[in-house]
Amino acid sequence: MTVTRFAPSPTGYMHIGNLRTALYSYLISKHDDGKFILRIEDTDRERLVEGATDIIKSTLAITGLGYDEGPDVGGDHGPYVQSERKPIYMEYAKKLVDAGHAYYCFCTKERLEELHNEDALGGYDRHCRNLSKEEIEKNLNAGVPYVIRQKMPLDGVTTYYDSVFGEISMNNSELQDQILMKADGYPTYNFAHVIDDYLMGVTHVVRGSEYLTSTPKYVLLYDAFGWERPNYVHLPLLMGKNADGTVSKLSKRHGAVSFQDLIDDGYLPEAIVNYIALLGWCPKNSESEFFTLDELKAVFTIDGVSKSPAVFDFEKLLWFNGEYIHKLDDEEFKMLSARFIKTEIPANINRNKMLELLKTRISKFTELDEKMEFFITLPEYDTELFYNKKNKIADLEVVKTVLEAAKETLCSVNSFDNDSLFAALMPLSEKLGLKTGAIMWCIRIAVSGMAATPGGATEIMEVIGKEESLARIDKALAKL
RNA sequence: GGCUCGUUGGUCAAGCGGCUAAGACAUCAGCCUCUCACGCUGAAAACAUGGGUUCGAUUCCCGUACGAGUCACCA
Repeated sequence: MTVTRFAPSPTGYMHIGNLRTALYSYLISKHDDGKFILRIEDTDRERLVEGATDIIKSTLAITGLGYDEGPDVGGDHGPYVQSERKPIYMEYAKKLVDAGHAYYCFCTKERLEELHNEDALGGYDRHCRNLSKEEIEKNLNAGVPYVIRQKMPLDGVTTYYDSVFGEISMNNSELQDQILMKADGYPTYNFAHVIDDYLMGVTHVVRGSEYLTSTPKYVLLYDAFGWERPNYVHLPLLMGKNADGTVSKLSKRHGAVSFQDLIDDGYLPEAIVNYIALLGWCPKNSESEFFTLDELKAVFTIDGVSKSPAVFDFEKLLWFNGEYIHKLDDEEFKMLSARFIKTEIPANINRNKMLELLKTRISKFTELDEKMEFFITLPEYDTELFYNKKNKIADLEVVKTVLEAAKETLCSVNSFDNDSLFAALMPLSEKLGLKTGAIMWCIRIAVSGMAATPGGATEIMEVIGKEESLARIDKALAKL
């Protein structure tokens, strides 16, 4: 059975690249009806951020990435929070020491810093690699702080196979004797994730490609324990475009890059998921780019994952979001809008009708307030606006005639809905010898004060009501 | 700097030795229309580079350039 996991550190917000890793990891297991595990990697006690785990959980819940095992869900391989598994790691580390694959290191931080100063990229000099048994015992008994390091082979080559990148080989001489257990008794990521992945039965390790070159060290750990290596699936990085045109790893300076930022900015979770699914992965022979999570489960395969980094394109996300919003049914749209509309809406406004007009004309919910403004207050505008080449309106006297006739007609219209209004106004066209477009243009400008509006003249009047419509026409007349 | 990986239009990308090199976003033009949006139609726009291999390379190999990642008691 395919078992994957998402193993974030609770160090802050849910980065969009992280979410994509979670998505792919989820999809890989679910494509095979496998299991998806959530594991919290909180071994760095200094970087812990309170509430971060809740953000992770709620993001997975909102996006629909349900996990079969994890904290608060349980499972046969718990606990699923690394800090609660602390004793396990030391036990395995000692096994490694006994087997000669790891060793105690008593070097002080100061000494390591000095090493660093001499050669910034040199790494550890393996000073404690060959301490005598007696010396180790002595230090241990004296309570000298220690770490446990992995004993790397000094020569040879380590090779592993990655499902996306293929065969990766590293000279063992490149590998540092990395720290497995820290002085505070907690394991490092390098050690903990290997132990946990093995113990939890993870078959596919899915993570960002920043781990591509450290994986040989992990593979060596599996080998040392005599465990079967998992499948590795390294994902291409997500990049952001910088102001100067260059790209770099997607980060805060590229804008809203946490899931919560995007939600707050008016994006729909479905649209976000759909878009990031396509960033670094492409379906085999598919004509559509639209996928629900269930559809993704069905079509997602590792061989569609790309090797090259992908630039996060807010424009395209915005387009996706617009498409998702337009497809919402009216009730849903109204509900979701309510969360974003900050403007007080006066009684004369037909809220439902207004939202209907806006729905197909926004790409994200935060555009709502600005776009609805003119319904509520007539903007200041210049009579210049009435001129219109296409409708051959080059004379304000014509506008005046139209508005006066419209006013008269509108006074006697009782049901101010789009169809009635349109029916009532149509005859003016013949009466005044003008095209419908010309009539409506004049009215729309008068009633909106804007060159471009969501909806036409009659729709706008339906939204703002009879009294306000007539008042706005009067105001226009006064300008002419 | 060493090591590892990558490189198809502005962006996401298909392609897996022979094609007029798909498609989507963005851009531009036209149509539709009560303005806008939607929709429809069309346009412009790409195989980083030099060598091989081959009858034939975007596709395979090597070099170069460029980019990214990594070299922590962070993950």
